[in-house]
Amino acid sequence: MKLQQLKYLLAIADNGLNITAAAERMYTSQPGVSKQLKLLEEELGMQLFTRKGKSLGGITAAGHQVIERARIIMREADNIRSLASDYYQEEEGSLSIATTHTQARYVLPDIVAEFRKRFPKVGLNLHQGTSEQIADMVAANDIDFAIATGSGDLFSDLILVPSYRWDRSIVVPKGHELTTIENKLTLQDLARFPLVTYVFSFGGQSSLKRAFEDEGLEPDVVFTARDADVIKTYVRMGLGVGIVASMAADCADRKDLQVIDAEGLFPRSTTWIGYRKNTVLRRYMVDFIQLFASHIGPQQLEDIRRATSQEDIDKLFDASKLPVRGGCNEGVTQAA
Amino acid sequence: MKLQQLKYLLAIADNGLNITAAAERMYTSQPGVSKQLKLLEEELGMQLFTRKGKSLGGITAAGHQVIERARIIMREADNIRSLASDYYQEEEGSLSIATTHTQARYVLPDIVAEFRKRFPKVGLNLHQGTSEQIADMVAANDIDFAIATGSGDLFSDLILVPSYRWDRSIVVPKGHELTTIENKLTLQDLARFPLVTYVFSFGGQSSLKRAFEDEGLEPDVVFTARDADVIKTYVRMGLGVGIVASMAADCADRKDLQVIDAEGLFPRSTTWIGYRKNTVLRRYMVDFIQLFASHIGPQQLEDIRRATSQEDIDKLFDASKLPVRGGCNEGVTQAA
DNA sequence: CGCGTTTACGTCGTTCGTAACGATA
DNA sequence: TATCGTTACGAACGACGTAAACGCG
Repeated sequence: MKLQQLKYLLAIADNGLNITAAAERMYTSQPGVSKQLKLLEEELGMQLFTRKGKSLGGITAAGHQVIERARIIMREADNIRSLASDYYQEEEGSLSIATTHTQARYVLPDIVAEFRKRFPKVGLNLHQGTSEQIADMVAANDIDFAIATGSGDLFSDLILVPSYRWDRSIVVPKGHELTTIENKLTLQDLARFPLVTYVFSFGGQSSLKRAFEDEGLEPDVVFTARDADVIKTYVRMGLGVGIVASMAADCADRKDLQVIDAEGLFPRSTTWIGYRKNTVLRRYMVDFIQLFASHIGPQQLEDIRRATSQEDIDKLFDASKLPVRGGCNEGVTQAA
Repeated sequence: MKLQQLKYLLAIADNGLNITAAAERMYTSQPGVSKQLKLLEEELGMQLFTRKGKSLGGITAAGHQVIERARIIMREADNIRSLASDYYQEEEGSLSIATTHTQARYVLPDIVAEFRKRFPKVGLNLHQGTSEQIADMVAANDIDFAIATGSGDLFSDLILVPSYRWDRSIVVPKGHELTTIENKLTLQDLARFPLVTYVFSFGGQSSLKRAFEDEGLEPDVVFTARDADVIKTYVRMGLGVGIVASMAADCADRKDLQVIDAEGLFPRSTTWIGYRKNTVLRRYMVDFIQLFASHIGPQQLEDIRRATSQEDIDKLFDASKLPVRGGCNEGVTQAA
């Protein structure tokens, strides 16, 4: 059994049981991969794949088990390489991050800029997608960090580090009726208007909807979008009142939009950064986490490393002590 | 990085940093091992060992981390091989068991006999030792199963499967004063005599001593031994009253000793069988567990596999439902 | 006949063991 | 000088790539 054989095995399994595709992905010849698979099966004395004629038809029951173990082996081999690169003080490498629009557009730019300054030689890959797409990317093993908000149900094999909390902001065209309300803005006020807001990922927070329902209100959501820019566009068109993450209400918008801080109207959301369990974090990865989750220090990461379950980790972080991230601080109308 | 290099690395680490010894253990030449270590260090770009002149002086901090990962890799590689052998319906292999005297002498013989009948081609290695010695053998990785009684503190990296419970028996020379007591035997009765019993492993059950103390009694232990045979020998000599595991009071002893069942006098002890976490159990290993712990079926093992902590496992087994193992059933005087 | 896999074979790099050398206590 | 590790070198092995054959739709 060779590491290379296990690598090929995984490549085949991850490329639709197509040996040719696997070979291309490994930058090697197809017969080589084919032969190594055969040698591995020979050595183990078992079929790892079922054959349809000459092609591979499926994975045998035992094959699944072997693949599972092989993944662990390759992961630990990667970990050893990470340890080595880090030890050698190398600050080269790559960092692939999958995240949602809000983070990519409004939160990460500053962080990425700082990160690039510190680690100019680290190649950064940002991938934007919905929670489901992020989960797929995580499953495909192409991702170092996933950043998202809300439930971690889709990400059971990641360590989720709660990073910051945020509130929502109401955006309306300048001079909108809502801006004339003198008292604290209420959900009742909001419910009188057509609303434009996010389409939430499956399984994600209907926390917004629930907030209305808890007060016996039926919000009139006339449009949902995946990102705040689209929402703001429609708000500008007068389609309705926008509800966006506060981070998305940036100063540039204040020219033609009025932003009302909705802190307290809706429950706060928590955004986390997640990485695969049992992986060694390169030094620059640790730095990135600290940039993103400013309350995390070496001690916290050590505590996380020791934790045995996600619940343990959540317990480590008193939600009320997480940093709260807002948007632009100029010209915000306070709801409270 | 090759599996072989990692294997050599571990061999060096496990042989006192002596490359020559490691090479012998691996049945290969010393220069080969030396070279592979060098190649590995070269590839990783780091020193895994500190050098004292030409000899290896110690393991670097990073080296420890790499070794830890390498162990995982080798363990999973072994697991893959186990899966394969099992899949191929091979019933060859070897099974190394470390256990205490009581188990080896009184409990395992029947089980081993049955096991050998079922799996004549599996090589059996039994190693007897104290709890500490067993823990050492476990740490040295030479052992498939550890069998012992009481606290699992020494065995934190094993899965401990509670297997059966047992009571103690009192052994005295025939016609001893204790045998003339008509009522149920009490601790008070026992405390009147000099006692001969086990020397308990460090951290192990002083449950016997505690039983006396709980009644405000100070037992007069005149002799402690590591095994029941020695105890019985001294009982025969009239040195005192023996307290042994009921399994150790076998029929052959009844010729010249009187055995009094002490069920209820002392708390029941639980004996477990343990195997290393994250290891695949060969089919014959599963069978052995089932022979030893008769209440364990495939479903139980599946439940155990799924459990994430030892507490989870302990919860799976209602102690009151574990089988109770006694000794010889002929001519036992009931204490109750 | 196209797609994908296996077989065949020549080349090249790697591993291994023996033997000789070097360093350390 | 005994012990242990490294260097040197030739033989054997194994991996890889090209080319060709095979099987299946």
